[in-house]
Amino acid sequence: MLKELELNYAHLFESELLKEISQIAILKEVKEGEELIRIGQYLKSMPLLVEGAIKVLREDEEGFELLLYYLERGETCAMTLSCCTTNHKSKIRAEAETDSKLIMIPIEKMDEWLVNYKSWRNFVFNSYHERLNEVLETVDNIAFKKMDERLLSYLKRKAIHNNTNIISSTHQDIAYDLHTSRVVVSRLLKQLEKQNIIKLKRNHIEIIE
Amino acid sequence: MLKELELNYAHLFESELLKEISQIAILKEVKEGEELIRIGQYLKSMPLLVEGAIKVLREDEEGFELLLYYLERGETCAMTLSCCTTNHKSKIRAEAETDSKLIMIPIEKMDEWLVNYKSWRNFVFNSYHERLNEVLETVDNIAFKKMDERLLSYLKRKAIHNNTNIISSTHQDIAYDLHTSRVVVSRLLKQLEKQNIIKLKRNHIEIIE
DNA sequence: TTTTAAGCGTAACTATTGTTACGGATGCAT
DNA sequence: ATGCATCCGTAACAATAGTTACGCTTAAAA
Repeated sequence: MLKELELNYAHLFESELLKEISQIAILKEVKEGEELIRIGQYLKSMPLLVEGAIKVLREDEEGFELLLYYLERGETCAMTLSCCTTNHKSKIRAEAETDSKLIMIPIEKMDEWLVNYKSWRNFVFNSYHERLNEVLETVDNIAFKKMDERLLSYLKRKAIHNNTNIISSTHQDIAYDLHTSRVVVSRLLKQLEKQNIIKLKRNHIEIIE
Repeated sequence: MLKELELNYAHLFESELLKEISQIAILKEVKEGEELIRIGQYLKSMPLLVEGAIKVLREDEEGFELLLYYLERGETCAMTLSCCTTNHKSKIRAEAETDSKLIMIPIEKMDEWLVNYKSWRNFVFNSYHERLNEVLETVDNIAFKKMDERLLSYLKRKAIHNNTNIISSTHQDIAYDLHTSRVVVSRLLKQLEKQNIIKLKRNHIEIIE
């Protein structure tokens, strides 16, 4: 695990902290689609992502959902951090977007490291900053943009985080993430195809550069 | 200032920290409507609110805006914190909702206090937690609810933070905060009046209990 | 008092999004 | 190959939200 850590976090943490982490943390591997965090769950450890991508979603009482953001290697979930340190239930859902590897850090160490390692403080605050900004961008999207723009930026974001121009999703999948209906997605995708921005296939969508 | 501090933050901070704050911080008073933070501004100090209420808004490139949340006494703006510690430009706008008093803490102390005071760490993390959750509630509103619901919850929130059942806003003001048009607001307000939930007057709205 | 500007109500219309319904295409299981 | 379920395209319609336009009311300014 020390190797995984060094590969992704050496530029962020002192070697001493890296050693501490590797002594106490647990490596966790998850398959694509696997659920990592459920709404209402209490969280006891925070994840450092070393491989793959995690999608983080908001859900309302009726089970409708909305994609908030993706996590990439070298990042952690500030929401989890927030729930851990304040001992509140999770208000988001997280699942593996692709096969992923995570380093799980028990929450007890957090406070200690905050005191002892400046790099840890920086990391934690940067995480909050990044996550806040991502959520704000989500706000921008749903508040200021129309569905066609939202759809296109969704496809592009997804392409980046999956590292491919082929989006392997059904229209229904997309509709869930954007909180709209399948018919609307199909309609707007068709428009994008006519504008030569994407190509539609069964079960996947190709983004044209 | 020590008095103001003790009144609002004694239950949060050790007396030693209170003393430190009062030695270095500056008391700032703002009038209703005064702008505290502009988009793009670099921030050098973080505010502790001791009196009044601050409204925090998001703005897009075209100048459209959307209300994110209010700050109350005993709270700080995690966005500001975030921008301070990571030295990024502000991506939000803040203005006084009512006449307010703030204690401005220069950012240099932040890191030091994080190391030395557990109560400061708790305060900072609680602030992040609260602000994240407020933004998420805003996401819920715009993603999952229709304009009539949003309008009503806007009125109720505003009533709470202004501590009165009389909302002194024009329909246009409300339209800006919700990022919709004046006509839509007037239309929906009229509906609410017919349902006996509010009473409409010129320049203000009364919420019926 | 008269004038002016801001605030509000309403109608008529458009645009966007959501819903229902149905049929064809595709791929998988038997 | 046949049957079956999922996926997708499309039409028709409904609901919601945004736009334009205009006139009345009210408060403040001249």
